[in-house]
Amino acid sequence: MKYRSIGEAAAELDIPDSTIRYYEKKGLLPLVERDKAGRRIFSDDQMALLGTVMCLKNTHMPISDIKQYVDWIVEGERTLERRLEMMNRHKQAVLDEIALMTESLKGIDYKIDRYARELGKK
Amino acid sequence: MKYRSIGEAAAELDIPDSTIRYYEKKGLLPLVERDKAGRRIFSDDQMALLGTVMCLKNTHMPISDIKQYVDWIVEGERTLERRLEMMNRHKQAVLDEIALMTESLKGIDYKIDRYARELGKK
DNA sequence: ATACGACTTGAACCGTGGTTTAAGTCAACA
DNA sequence: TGTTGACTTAAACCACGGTTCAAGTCGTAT
Repeated sequence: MKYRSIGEAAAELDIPDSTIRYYEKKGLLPLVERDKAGRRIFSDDQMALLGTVMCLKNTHMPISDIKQYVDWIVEGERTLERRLEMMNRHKQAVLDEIALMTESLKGIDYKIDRYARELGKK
Repeated sequence: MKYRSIGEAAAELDIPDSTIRYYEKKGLLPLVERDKAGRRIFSDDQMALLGTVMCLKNTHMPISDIKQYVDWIVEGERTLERRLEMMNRHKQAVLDEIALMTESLKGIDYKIDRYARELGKK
C-alpha cells in the first residue's frame, strides 16, 4: 500500500495543501493516518475518498452535504439506501445545472453570431 | 413600450428585488430610468440587458467581468471586437466547466451503480 | 552541528455574491 | 385624511469556500 504526504497528495490532485487540511477540518476526510512525526499520510483508500470528494465538489455539492455523505460512509452499510438516494438527488441537480448552463449558452451564442456578423459586414 | 416596476421585473425573472438593486449598484445595469417618484422603471431594452446579465451569471461569469462587458456595450460599436472575443473566451470556459461536471458525474454514476447493486442483492 | 524544506497548529483574514435592516417617501384607495 | 403597500437609500450583515499567517517541529543532506 502506497502512502503519500499531504504535498504529494495535493500535487496528485492539483490542489493546494491548505485545501486538503481545510477539508479534513470540515470532516470530509475522517480517519486520516499520521506518521511517527505527526504528519498526515494518505493511503490509496484515502485518495479514493478524496477523489470522490473532488467529484462532488466539482459538481457544486455544498461542503455540509459532502460531510453528511462521508459520515454515512463511515457509519457503514446501514446507510447504503440513504447514500443511494443522495447520489440520485445530486445527479438530478447536476443535470439541471448543466441544462441551465446549456440553455444560457444559447444567449451567448446569439451574441457571438450577432457580433461576428456586424464585424464581418464592415 | 412597456415599463415595469422593480417588483414586476424581479417577478418576471424570478429573482429578489434586492438582487436587481445590487446589480445596478455594481454597474451591471447602467441608465435605469426612474419615474417622477424616483422609482426604477424597466423598459424592454433594460429587460433584455437583464436577460443577458442572467445568462452570464447562470454560466458563472464573475460580476466584475459582466461589468466590463456592460461597460463595453455602453461604450458603443467601437468595442464590438472586444465583446466578441470576451464572449468566445467565456463560451470556451463554459464548455470546459460543463465537461468537468460531466466527467465528475461519471464518478457519481459509478457510486449509484454500486449502491444499487449492493442493495439489490440483499 | 546546522541549515533547509516540508510539515504541524489555531486563528485571522479574504473575495464573492448577495440579503437584511432601518428609516423614510410616495401613490392610491377607503 | 389616514392607512396600506411598494418603493427608496446606505450600511450592516451573512454564508461559503477557502487562504494566509505566525510560530513551532521534524527529517535529511551537507
